[in-house]
Amino acid sequence: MKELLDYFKNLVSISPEIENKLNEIVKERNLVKGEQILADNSSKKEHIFVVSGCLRSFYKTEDGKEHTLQFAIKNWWISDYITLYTDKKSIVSIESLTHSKVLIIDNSNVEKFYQEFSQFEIIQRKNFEKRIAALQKRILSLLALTAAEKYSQFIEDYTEFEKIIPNYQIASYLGITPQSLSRIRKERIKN
Amino acid sequence: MKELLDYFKNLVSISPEIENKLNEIVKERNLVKGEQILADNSSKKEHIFVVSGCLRSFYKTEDGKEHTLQFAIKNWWISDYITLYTDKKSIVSIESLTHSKVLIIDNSNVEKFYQEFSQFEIIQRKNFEKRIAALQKRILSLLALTAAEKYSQFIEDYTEFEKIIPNYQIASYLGITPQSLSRIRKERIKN
DNA sequence: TTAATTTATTACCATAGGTTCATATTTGCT
DNA sequence: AGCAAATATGAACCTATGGTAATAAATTAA
Repeated sequence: MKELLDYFKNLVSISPEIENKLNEIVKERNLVKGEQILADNSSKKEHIFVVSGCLRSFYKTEDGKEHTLQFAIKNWWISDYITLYTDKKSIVSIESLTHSKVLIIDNSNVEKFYQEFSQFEIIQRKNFEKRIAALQKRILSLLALTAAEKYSQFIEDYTEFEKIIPNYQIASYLGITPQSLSRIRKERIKN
Repeated sequence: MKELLDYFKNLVSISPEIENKLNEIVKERNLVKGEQILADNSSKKEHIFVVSGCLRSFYKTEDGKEHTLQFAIKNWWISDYITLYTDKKSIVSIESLTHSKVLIIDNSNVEKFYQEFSQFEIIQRKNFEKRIAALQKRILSLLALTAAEKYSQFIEDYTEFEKIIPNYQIASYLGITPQSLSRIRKERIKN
């Protein structure tokens, strides 16, 4: 909880009143490695804030292939935005890659929270702006780059992640197979 | 201008004061087919609202290949989010696919507008929520679908666009070549 | 209406990356 | 430490899609 307060305090001043309200609506949860927090086909509308550890949101196709949407570490938000913000049924799962600690806020509470403390509209709007730019950038990469280029960019942009995340999941984030990533990594060592 | 007011009035009540302010900051512009509104390497931070016609945001690689980020018709917003919301230099261009009419608002004015009329924070936040869900969905498609599947989904989701947009630009949106799209379309007719 | 230009299709070959299957290597557990 | 499970690499082959180039069709301009 303290961590989320610190996160917010970096952005806006927090009154005792707000702090109380936050305490009311935030649920703390510890996750073991591999634990799933949000299963596909659940329709829970939840915002997840990572306190420690690393989480991943992903989509599993019928034939069992996984596609990673997002990784998140300390101070990142991770959620299934399709469930949160559309009426479509969820197809996304979120799991913990390490032992992690997260804070969970139900979306209905978030909505109420906005109404009571309008300054959080601003925080969230700015948060969304950055996220939209990041998503747009990711789409550009998926459209324009080769597998090797996507990997290089990933390494550059997500240095902190590289050590924590298994390669086969990085591959699934880049939209390639683990075997292909292996080939690419081999090439990189040569050059 | 009326069109933007109508758009907003669907979401929130508009006072004469707000209407005046909007009139001040909104620039109207007519575009002919093929006209570029935002060139890559400009760093203009602008929000574009489409009144009529159709626009496209895209990225051009050094070897001249184009990758389409977004199409927008009546009542859609289109912008270069990387320029708007990060410090990175722009690599995205926006052009008109038809004769179009757009409204342009400079981002500095938008920021001021938020401050004066906080209810627009809410509108924008909700607008962003939908956009994020849509972007996440697009990433899923790019990761998980074959070229043929991506095309089918496009046709389904963007029926209105299909008639306006040339196939080679649809291809560039799907991340495939026009030739490849041609093959796919031929297959579809057979089945 | 005709010529010029842009867009779409077709065909044929090339290749990045997928598939399959086997083998290392690493990690976690007791 | 030693075994099992998870992850990574490797090699051989395959396929979806890209590249190139030529032609056809459609759109635009004159």
